[in-house]
Amino acid sequence: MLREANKKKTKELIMKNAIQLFKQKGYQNVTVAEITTACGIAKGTFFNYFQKKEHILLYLADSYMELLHKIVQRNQVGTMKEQVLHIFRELFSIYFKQIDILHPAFEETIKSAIRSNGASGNISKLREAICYVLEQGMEKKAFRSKWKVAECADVIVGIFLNVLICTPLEEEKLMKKLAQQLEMVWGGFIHESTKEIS
Amino acid sequence: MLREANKKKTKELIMKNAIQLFKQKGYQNVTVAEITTACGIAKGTFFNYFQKKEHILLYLADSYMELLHKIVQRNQVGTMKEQVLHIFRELFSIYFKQIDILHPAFEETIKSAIRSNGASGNISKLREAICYVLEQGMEKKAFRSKWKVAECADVIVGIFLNVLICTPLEEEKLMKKLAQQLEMVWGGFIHESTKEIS
DNA sequence: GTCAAATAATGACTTAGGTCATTTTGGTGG
DNA sequence: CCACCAAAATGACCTAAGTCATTATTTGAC
Repeated sequence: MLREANKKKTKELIMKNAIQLFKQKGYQNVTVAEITTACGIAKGTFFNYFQKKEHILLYLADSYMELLHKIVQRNQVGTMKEQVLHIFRELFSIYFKQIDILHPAFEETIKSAIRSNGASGNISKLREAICYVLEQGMEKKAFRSKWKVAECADVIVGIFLNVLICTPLEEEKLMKKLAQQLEMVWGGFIHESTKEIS
Repeated sequence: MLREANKKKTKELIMKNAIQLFKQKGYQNVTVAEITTACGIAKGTFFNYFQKKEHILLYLADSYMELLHKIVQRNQVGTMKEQVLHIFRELFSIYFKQIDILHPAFEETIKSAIRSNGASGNISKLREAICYVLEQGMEKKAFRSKWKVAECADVIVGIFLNVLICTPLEEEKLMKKLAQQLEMVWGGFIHESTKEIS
């Protein structure tokens, strides 16, 4: 099937040139026409491969999220907290290497999550990865909780989103915040001696 | 100052007509030209008041967030958890009344938070409101925690964001999820009998 | 009231994303 | 090798956001 091969080649060609241009000029300053010219194809062809200009970012983010499986598999030592943190650390190290591209990609990822209500896309992949890690932990008796793993994963994803959305993008700061907030939810807010009053 | 008054009137005129059109046809299907025609002004005038079409959504979300102060003040009974939940319930009841408008507005709110790294905008207002509530609680000894209130507020905002981003938009489901996740972070993930192993 | 400076309104114009009818190309059967 | 069909490429075209030089309005000073 020559056709299939060509399609794959063209898609990769578009991705390659697009990423290069995004790195040079920033996502917002690159037009679809520029990308296609760089590829030596017609503008319309771009839209045979990506419905919207932004979809190229989702596709990119997707390809990085594929790495999650490897990250999760490779990393099965330490406490649950450490394992979760490790996943985030690995994600960030990818993120920060290409921050000029992945920052707009993050925006698109969230937009897409909102539109699908988190039912699909990268954020749900992240949630699933965390679920998997926690489940492994429960099986190995390294983690026990009165809550379902899916519910714990939800809270952890929330922490991740909030930190990414609301923290200046410096790797160390992000990791510190994440580590602390994980610590907080692991042990809970309430100080032992507290008595809630009505 | 006639000039000031006119500006205010024009801005309100634009908002009023824009909201009405958004309700009728949905944000995406309303053009700036339509809005200005409805207002009886020139298209260019719109951009004297809002830098981009989307900014009208931010302004709208902003005006709703102003209500936070009232909500927080009016509601100083119950446990901290209940008070926080109450804030969310009030926000949602506003949100759901105008969901077709506020959904795109929420997207813009997040985008803007990402760009300012959470330093300004509606999400930081929400965080501050929660901080305020928790601080009140600490003063009244209704809430004690080994964590700083700002850190607790961060986690709570994370829960809020994740739930709004990733849950199908039904008021009851959202509130249930929020209530549960607040419960979780209040008490912590870990079951007493758990021992973390290395 | 008149004039000049500051501010606001205007709409023709530019730009870029996205569409689609048409053309070209790859694949298949005779 | 040709004929034919399905799928992919094409680029003229359309639409809508956003710009900006020009025009109109408000204001304050005299």
